[in-house]
Amino acid sequence: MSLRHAILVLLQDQEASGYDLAREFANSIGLVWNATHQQIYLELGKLNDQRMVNFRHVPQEGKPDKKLYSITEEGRQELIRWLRKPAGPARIRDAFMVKVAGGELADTQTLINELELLAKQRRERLATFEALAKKLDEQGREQNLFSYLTVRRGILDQRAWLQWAEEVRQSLHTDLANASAT
Amino acid sequence: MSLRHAILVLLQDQEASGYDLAREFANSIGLVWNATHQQIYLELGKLNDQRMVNFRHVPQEGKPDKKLYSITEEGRQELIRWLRKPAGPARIRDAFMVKVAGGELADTQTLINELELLAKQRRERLATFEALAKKLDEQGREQNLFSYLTVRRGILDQRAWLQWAEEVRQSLHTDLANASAT
DNA sequence: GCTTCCATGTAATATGTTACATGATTAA
DNA sequence: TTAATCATGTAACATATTACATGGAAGC
Repeated sequence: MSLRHAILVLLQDQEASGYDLAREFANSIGLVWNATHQQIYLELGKLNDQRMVNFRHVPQEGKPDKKLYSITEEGRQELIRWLRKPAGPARIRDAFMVKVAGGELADTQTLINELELLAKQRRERLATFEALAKKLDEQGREQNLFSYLTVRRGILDQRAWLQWAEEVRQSLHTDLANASAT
Repeated sequence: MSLRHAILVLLQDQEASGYDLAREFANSIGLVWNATHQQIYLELGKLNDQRMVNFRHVPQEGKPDKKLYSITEEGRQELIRWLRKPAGPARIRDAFMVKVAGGELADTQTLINELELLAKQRRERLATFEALAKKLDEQGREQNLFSYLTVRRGILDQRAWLQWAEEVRQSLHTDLANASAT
């Protein structure tokens, strides 16, 4: 289980609310580990019970109060312990790819539409990551080495996916043309 | 939930035992969806209850008997229904990437070792996929279009990862050199 | 003698998802 | 007025992991 470790990694940089973390899981870090707010609030509760994080209440005007969590020394120790152990294999659940594999039974046009939608999302992500990489690079890579490498992974991943999507797009269009010619 | 759909996709090609499926999940299809044998046997049980698959006993000599499952017409219908619905977003749990993101607290040498291990696995996979792609290509891409596209995804994914790994390797070695120079 | 492959499963536990619940503020 | 953003949570349910269990055959 390493949702807790992903959270601890994020809290290492700065204190954050559950809501903040959920946003980060939906964006940057979400590329490598994802979690919904429900999971995050639950895990923050457990981490707090085990004194790996603590929080302070921050009342706000016009907005609901929030709890800002910070990592504790125990949390940091736990993180270091975990970092020393070999990481388990990456797990993925990519439903779209399962659809492609089962493409014979699928409607080609439906597949193309989904592909375009996903490609759009990937292009947006790519732009975000590229901007971030540029910023980190200007600030000096060495200072942000691990953030930089993480973002680079995001960039290379999006590019590879988009390149593949282009191949698929062409194949599916050819497929459509053949089908209508029949 | 689409473990069932991943299984149905695999059974579309040919009948298979739970054990066969587990192997496929560990290899080819495992790149996009993974599952352990426990999950698979459970799901096959449920699919059988719902008449989406059926099986025949195959006694073997020197080896335990096996159950060969096939997809039924109901199973095929369920698969078609699912293929029409938009796929959920891909979910990933990549512990190694979480480690990289938290790299400041990690031991650089440990990271390098893990990186090399993962790179080795990726290179092996790449070779497997490239061989498969070549074979499919020779048989005629159009005949195996969806298998071909799935394999291409595998290839591009491995290459992108390995390219990234090379960047990381160089950065980490520089990092080590700087640390020892201090 | 030890490990790996074949082949199937159950049980206990841990994780993750979906649905439900609240409520003010701001922008379209 | 409809939706989105901010912010937190609980409960029910579904899915996934880990540990346990069995046992012959083949290879080192």
